[in-house]
Amino acid sequence: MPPELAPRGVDLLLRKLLYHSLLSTDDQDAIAALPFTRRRLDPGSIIIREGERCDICPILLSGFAYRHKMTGDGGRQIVALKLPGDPLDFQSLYLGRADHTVQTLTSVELAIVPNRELERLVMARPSLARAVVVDIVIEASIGREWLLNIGRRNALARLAHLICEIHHRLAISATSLVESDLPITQEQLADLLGLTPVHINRTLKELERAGAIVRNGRRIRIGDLDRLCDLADFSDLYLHAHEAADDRSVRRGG
Amino acid sequence: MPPELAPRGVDLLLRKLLYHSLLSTDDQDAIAALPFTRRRLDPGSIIIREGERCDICPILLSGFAYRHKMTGDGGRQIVALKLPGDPLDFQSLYLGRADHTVQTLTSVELAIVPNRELERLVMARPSLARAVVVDIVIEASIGREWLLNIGRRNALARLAHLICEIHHRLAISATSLVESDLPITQEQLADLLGLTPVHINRTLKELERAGAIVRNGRRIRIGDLDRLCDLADFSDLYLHAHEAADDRSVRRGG
DNA sequence: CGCAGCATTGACAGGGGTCAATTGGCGTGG
DNA sequence: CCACGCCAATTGACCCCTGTCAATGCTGCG
Repeated sequence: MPPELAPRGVDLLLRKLLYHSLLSTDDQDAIAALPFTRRRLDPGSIIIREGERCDICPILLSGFAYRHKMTGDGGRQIVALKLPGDPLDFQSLYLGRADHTVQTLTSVELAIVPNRELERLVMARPSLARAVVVDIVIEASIGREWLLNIGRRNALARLAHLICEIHHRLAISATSLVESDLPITQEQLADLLGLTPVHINRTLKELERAGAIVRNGRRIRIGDLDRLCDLADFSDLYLHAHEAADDRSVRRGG
Repeated sequence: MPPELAPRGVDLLLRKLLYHSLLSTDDQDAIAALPFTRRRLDPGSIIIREGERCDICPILLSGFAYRHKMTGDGGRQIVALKLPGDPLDFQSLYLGRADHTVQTLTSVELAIVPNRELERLVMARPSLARAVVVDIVIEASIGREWLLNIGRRNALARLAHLICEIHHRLAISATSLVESDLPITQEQLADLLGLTPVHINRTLKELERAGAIVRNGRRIRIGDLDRLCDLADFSDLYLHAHEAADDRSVRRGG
């Protein structure tokens, strides 16, 4: 089992925040000292329900999760995908009622930190408060790219783009999963991309024919990343993956 | 000329922030004392360019603006619409490079606050820091609703939904504009909704036939708000318009 | 009064949706 | 170890919503 599947605690959160923000060892210790409870959940479990208040901050230690919304007539759209290491709902530190539902996609392991504790921490440490907001604005940036993706790209590019994004994001906080299969059904891909399951199926076949992905039964994996990025019109600017590094060079006067 | 078109300074920002957050008169004075320069811009002016750094915080005093992104082959998607009173880019307080372009839609008047000043303010006043982040997460929430709108609603509902949203948002910070015409071309509506100008035209005609909107030449205005909300499957939960009020009653123990 | 840009319209095409039947994978229980 | 059942995946036929292209009309402005 890769280390990401058996994390020591909120360390994964630490790793994710560190990737985007510069934190002192003191800050890092403060995060590592956060009290939390661990919980396992089955696929499809609802973690936060639309319209309700939420006073805990769940952090994804292993497995995938997502935010989704539904139209009045039952259409479902996944509006954010959460990977190992991702905090699931920093937003509830700032807003009372959830405007969407958060649900597990695979079986997951969570670290649950009380909002109260997290609030205490960010009140005391401005650099951590900043790291939390950086995580929030990067998620917003990803949402904007999804708008472009769903609004202006055809099914092939849309699907390729999503797979590229997952690959790049796993490379940040769950490196050992980068080469593994996607644990996502075609129906979930459809909800992620604003398409239908049937059309996802046709498009997966096309991506396979193009050599961009490899499939084996229900398993999907990247075959040729360059080809995939090419088909997807993919640029990783919106992931802001190198923000912290940029900051470092700026502060050095580079 | 309605008062929103001739504001006294950053007061509109104040009004917007106050709507969502509880601020002491002390905080309010601090905002009112922010140094800023005023600038007028023509329609189509670029305020922030994708990929560049930004060290100012523009606040929209009058007029409309938007964020947009483009695909490699020229497809354009507007990913956020900004109305009078809206801060245009709090995000640049937290991220180095803009992941999108910010541009004026109409002729606008801006109040430009140096990020440095804003940073000083929010460092000194946690309640203002919080108000800034609340604005950021509400914009993110709007983005998620747009994902649902573009991903899962047909052209008629999509367009109706956008018009409903503009109406509700104007009611927050630019009340005098609620009853006025929309200053948006059909091409811009297309970029907002992931459709083509031609189809926007057909859909506007359909909305008019349904009695939901009234058109006069290039002018569009709401005819029957209830009908429009109905066609749009609209619920205002995602605007978090009553957060502050909710908080108040919670703190009162209500 | 003429231009430029936006709006409108029609004909046509195609991407993606819908429906329905079939196949295949896989966990469960006998 | 096999049979069963369930759910995901696959496939084909068909259709419709929306895109595309191109011509024409309108409107505000210099």
